[in-house]
Amino acid sequence: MMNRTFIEDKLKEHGYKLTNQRKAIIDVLVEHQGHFLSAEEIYSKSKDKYAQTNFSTIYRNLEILVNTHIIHKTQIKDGTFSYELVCSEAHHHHLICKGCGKTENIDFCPIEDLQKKLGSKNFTLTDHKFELYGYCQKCQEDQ
Amino acid sequence: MMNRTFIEDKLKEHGYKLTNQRKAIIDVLVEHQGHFLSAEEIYSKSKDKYAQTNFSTIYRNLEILVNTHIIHKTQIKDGTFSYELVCSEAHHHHLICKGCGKTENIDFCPIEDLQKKLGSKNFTLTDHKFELYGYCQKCQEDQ
DNA sequence: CTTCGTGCAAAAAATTTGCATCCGT
DNA sequence: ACGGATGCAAATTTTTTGCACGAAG
Repeated sequence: MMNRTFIEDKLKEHGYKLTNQRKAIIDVLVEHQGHFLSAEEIYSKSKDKYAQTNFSTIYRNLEILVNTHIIHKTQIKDGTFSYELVCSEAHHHHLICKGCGKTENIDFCPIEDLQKKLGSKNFTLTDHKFELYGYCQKCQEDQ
Repeated sequence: MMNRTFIEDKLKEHGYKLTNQRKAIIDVLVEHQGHFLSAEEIYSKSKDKYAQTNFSTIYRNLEILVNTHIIHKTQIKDGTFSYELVCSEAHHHHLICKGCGKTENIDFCPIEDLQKKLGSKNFTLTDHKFELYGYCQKCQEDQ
């Protein structure tokens, strides 16, 4: 699930063409399932697969992938966005180390509990963000 | 709690001077407790109080206020940061309407539940973000 | 009077856009 | 062949920085 072929088909359904640049980007995202990548990282890793790839192409495609709900966009480090495949595994959230920036997945999700409490509110939830910041063992020792 | 005087004293403790620009910024933040403001909004509202205020001054002071834990910085809309007084009321999170951008406070916080489950992990939590996106009643009707 | 803060203008960093050309289908 | 996709360079947007001057304690 959420492998190359699945994503490529999904793009085709939406009328997008399969260019080499696009395939490279998808490959990179699939190979890093469950981890956030910055546009910068996606750019350089895509170039390794298909040298002729431009930064604007990366951004344009990331936007398409967000709009077709193939990837998720969030902001983990200050000032840049990070991207990750949707449902790459089960739905999960992240522990984010403020020292080294490493992220770790956690499968706890508070959203059902919340929905119980929210019940009556006239608000349709579509999306949520739950991110945990702190220091991993190594970074804490270094302090 | 978290009124002008409290904040000003806290800044003085840290050796910061009380300039008119700084007072204007603090006033703006206090008057909008419980709501996120962008740097842009803080800038223009501060100028209403004290005309001689510059954008770099805003950013420099917001950074100081973040470092002294007087305000919180997060990213609600794409591409810009939003700021809000810490503990302006009790600790809370937000419902954020993707239509009109309005935010609503909710007092549910999943962090204790999480800590139970996390227990054994070698990770020291310092901070967390829990943000809920969707559409408020009005924006949903408009669709 | 000393140190910290500010304004200004310019730089940086991240992302977006216009346009001519190229490539998938 | 057509329409979407790309590369390039330039523009935008948001935030940061250097430096000389001004104001707070």
